[in-house]
Amino acid sequence: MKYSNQTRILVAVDCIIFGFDGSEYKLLLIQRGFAPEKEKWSLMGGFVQPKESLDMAAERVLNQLTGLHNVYLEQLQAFSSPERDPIERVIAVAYVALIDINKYQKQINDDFHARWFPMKSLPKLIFDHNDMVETALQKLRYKAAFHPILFELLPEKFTLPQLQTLYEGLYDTKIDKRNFTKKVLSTKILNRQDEKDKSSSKKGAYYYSIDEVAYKDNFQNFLNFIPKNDLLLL
Amino acid sequence: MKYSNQTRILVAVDCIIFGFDGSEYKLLLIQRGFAPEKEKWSLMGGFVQPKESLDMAAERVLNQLTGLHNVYLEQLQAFSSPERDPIERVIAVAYVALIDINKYQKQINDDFHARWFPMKSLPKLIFDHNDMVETALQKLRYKAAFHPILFELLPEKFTLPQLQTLYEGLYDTKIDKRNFTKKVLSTKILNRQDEKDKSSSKKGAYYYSIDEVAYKDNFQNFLNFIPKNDLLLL
DNA sequence: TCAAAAGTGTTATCACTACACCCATGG
DNA sequence: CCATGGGTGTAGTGATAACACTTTTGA
Repeated sequence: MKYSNQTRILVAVDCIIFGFDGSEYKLLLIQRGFAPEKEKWSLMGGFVQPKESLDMAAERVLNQLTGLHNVYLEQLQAFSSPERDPIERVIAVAYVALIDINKYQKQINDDFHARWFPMKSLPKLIFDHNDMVETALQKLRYKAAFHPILFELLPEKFTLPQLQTLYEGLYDTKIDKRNFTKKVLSTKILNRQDEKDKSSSKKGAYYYSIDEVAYKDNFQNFLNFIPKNDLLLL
Repeated sequence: MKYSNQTRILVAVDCIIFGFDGSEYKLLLIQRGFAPEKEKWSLMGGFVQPKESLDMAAERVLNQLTGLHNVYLEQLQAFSSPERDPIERVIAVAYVALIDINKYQKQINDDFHARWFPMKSLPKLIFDHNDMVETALQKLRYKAAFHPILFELLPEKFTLPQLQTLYEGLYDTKIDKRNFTKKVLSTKILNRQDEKDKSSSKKGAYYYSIDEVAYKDNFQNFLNFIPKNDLLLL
């Protein structure tokens, strides 16, 4: 039995994949391999299959491109303008992924001609993908202010200066080093390692890792890193 | 031209319609008029038509039920489990609406047998509608802490005690009257009227209305009313 | 030995919390 | 005249913001 006299619609997922290379935010894009807009830059996407949920579809698509499993992946919102795809109506549900840029190996899937673009110089994307990216960035700014999600962009061990650059990059602002350290460490979310990273200074910066227990306890109740003056909320 | 070899899927919108009657939060539900689950309580919903966006579909559905236009209406998220509807696969995009409960006139559309239920005693709903409501409530708690959206539940003129009850109801907490007044008035979002509401006290409480300009300026940057101890974030 | 980045503490200001009495009025 | 709900101020505490010097070490 089916619902009668109703129009069925193509549904796709599109993944906005953010990375951070130590100094700036990047977005993973592909060169679309089929018409329309063949060869144009695009978000990685795919049609939802009959027996999969949107979450499953997004995971599948993300895995196809990056080879990664268990990455941070969250539904953003549905984009549904009837004319957004010129070929046929497609409702797209956008997903945001945060990945450690170093885990992405170019050779994993080169069919898509994927490339990381700096957020500050994105190409024009097909359809409404630029809007999706803009919406995703706003949501990331909003959410990261209160939830410790930016750690997803870093390797397991990272230094405080790296973390600070991450926050400063997202809000395009400068944070006082002493205040930043105090705030972050007060959450008890970080464990200092004995080891130091000497790649960017002679003295070396201590590595930290996430304390999984404290992380979960604090997830709903993290610090506000948004500079008071220019809150950019969703 | 069409995309070939892809499955098209039914897409619906479902509206989570919140109201506030002066002392408690309510949800507007309908008695479903068709199979499956005929006569069971349900969110108001409808299938997306070929030439309408999801936003348009949600507005249409909301208007059909309430007769209202220009109400606060926001996309919540898509629910997409392949088995959520036993008849046929349907991807549902949930929308949250906040309406002034007094503007809803029962007679506007009685075809749906709509009824306001107190949030504290909701019936079992069809499909995954209870999950949608729970998700919507969490998001409302989260968003209302930082954005002045609860005003949408009140008439144009309202008193501070009413507003306080609204916040206390949402977070199920007691707020000190003096601190609450101070916080709200410090936003400059409210204009005091000369008129008083004497319906609930002999002295009468001043009516306030929204200062549209200050409202827009402050929308992104409102106060945090979540009690520090039990932040319930999304 | 020095350049470059990492690490650390104190003070002032602001926001939040706790708390109690007077006011206005209809009955 | 009094019971009921409405309105208001202050002091203490905790969080945030501003600010500069010392440490380490590879080149």
